[in-house]
Amino acid sequence: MSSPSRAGRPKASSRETLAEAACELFLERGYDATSVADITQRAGVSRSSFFNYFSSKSDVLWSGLDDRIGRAVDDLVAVPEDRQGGEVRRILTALVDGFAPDSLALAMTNSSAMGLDDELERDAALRQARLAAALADLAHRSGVSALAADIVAATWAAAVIAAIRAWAESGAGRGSVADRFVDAMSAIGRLPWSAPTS
Amino acid sequence: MSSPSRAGRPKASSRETLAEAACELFLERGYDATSVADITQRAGVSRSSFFNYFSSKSDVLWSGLDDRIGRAVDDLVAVPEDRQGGEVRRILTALVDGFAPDSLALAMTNSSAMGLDDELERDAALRQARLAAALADLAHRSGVSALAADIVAATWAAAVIAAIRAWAESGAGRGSVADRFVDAMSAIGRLPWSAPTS
DNA sequence: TCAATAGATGGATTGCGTCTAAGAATACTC
DNA sequence: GAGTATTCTTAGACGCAATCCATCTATTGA
Repeated sequence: MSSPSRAGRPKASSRETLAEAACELFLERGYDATSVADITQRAGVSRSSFFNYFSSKSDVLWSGLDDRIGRAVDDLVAVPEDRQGGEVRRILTALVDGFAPDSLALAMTNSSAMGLDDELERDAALRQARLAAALADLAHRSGVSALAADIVAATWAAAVIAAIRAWAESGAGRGSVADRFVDAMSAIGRLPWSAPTS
Repeated sequence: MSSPSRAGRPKASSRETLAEAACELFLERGYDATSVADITQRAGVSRSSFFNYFSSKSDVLWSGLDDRIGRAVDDLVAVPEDRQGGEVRRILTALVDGFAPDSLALAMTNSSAMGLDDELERDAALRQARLAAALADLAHRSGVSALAADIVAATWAAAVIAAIRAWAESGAGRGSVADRFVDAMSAIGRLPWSAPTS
């Protein structure tokens, strides 16, 4: 990305150092009981520096996924209106492909120990919504009504997030997120969509 | 609910008074630029009292929907596993039936003026997720896999939120939220679910 | 008159996230 | 080497949301 030796003061603390300290504390005391000051103190840096690496406390857990969602959103807005069929699947597959977030998986599997159940649910919903918004915009540009676009986009976005959750809860060892996403996509075709209607 | 004249000091400020003051200020200065202190000052009460009526600043806009979602969640957990087909539709229809949230509709139609675009998206996602969690739990109890349950639940929850959004954006005058929800439910049956798969 | 109840209030506290001015460590140039 | 631009760190202050508590005020009913 950047030259190994550029001008200026070298970075003293890395994202990894901070994330590691944060996860330790989350496990020890729980998420809410851990302040940003606690994290930076353990990492040996000042509180101010934390926000040079993460935009918020929860970002420690979610930055990996946020980067991937950001790229997917960029890709989605660039899709031409007439060719969204295969493109969406390709972009979402690229999103999950090779994804293995240490911090997030740790948090998901230890969510109750970290007192994170509510927090994770909340934060996951935000990511799902961000992805869904981009998907809905694409569907809407393709001529789908706003109402239908919101709904179908929510389904696809949920497939991504549900795949990550299923992967994390299965131990994060067996299979990849991409495998789970394939399961999710095939599940969409088999679901009883008429159930609530009947 | 409570007797019209019970013991104790009567309420000096109502939710409506506070909500009205809040919406005025949101329109004048924007949501972020309006502090809770500003709202209570205009309403003529102390800042402390605000949290006797609303649990948070955004709750001013969402308390109406939150109440309805809360009731729907209660109903959903009480549904027996073997009879979820018609029950889900009934409960979700009851959720939207007669819903006409002044504050929320105002905020949605004036979201850009209030500087609320991001905020509304965020908050709507949280409500959608709360509803989706209850729906997924029910589906899961009925034998659907966790992965598939998350996905189908997200679709139904999105139908509710999308119906509200569509209703608000159409001027909030023509038709009811329930009408839009009927549209949403029928849209689910007509959507090209195989699109991302092909 | 006197409790009991329900609400209102001021004030303190915690913690997040933002911002700014100052300082420290590095590379590049002469 | 001396100076300079660049990049990062840091201390400190700020505004605000939200919680908590002790105290005060208004009402009902005995």
